[in-house]
Amino acid sequence: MNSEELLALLAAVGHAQRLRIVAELSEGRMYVSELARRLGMSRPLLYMHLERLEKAGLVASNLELSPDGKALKYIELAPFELRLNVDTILAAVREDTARSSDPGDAAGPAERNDGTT
Amino acid sequence: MNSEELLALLAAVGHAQRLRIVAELSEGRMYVSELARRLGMSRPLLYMHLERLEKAGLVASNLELSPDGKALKYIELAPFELRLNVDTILAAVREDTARSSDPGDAAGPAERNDGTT
DNA sequence: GACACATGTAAGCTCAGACTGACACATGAA
DNA sequence: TTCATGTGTCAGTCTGAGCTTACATGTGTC
Repeated sequence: MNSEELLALLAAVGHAQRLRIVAELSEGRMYVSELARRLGMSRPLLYMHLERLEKAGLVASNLELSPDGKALKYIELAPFELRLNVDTILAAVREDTARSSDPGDAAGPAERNDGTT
Repeated sequence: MNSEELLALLAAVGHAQRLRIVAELSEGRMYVSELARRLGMSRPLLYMHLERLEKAGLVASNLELSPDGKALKYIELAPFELRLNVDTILAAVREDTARSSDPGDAAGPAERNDGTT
């Protein structure tokens, strides 16, 4: 995970409304309007937050049809786990600099696959 | 940890420059001007970021005198560890709502879907 | 005194993110 | 046909974080 991905994740979670969204969704999947009602927030705003959460991979959406025939967009929480400490950050930043400014690693073949730190 | 503290921590870390600051400081303590030089960022800007990091408890500062007699403000990384997942977020949000809207735990534990893993 | 190097802060600009209000469109029920 | 309830998106406003430039102040050295 490079710093860009790490930042996307942190930015996605790092907002009061989005914390509430995640907390609300922890009770189970629900569709957008229902979620907006529960949280007391406008749909356009909720859409924006959901978009961020979805881009970061924290939620998944699925469009379904209710028995009434109405289209309902169900939002579901995706499991995630990030251990946030100095090592995680250091690894992310190192991954950037290795790619952008110092691609030729002096010692040995530059296998980007190994990772495993 | 309530959501405010959680957000402060996430916001503190959730910025590219601050990730770089943390990464740089992982090599050891150093004073502000030196750090600014290494990161290629202006001191006022670095001050702002350091202030955020310090408020979140991620770094600590200490004003010292060099052998020359110059005042040097040394910045040191504070150890931290946060497991970021649904449970952490849920706990933080619950702590808020419990304090603000539902101080008295009414009618028993009311654990809907604890699933304590 | 002039210079280099350090801390510390204030004023002001810019811009992305957060948010609101209003639209278009579809469906089932009255 | 009208209403209620969905989805989906756009235009526009506004606030605050991020950033720069510029200061004031202190020290040791030339």
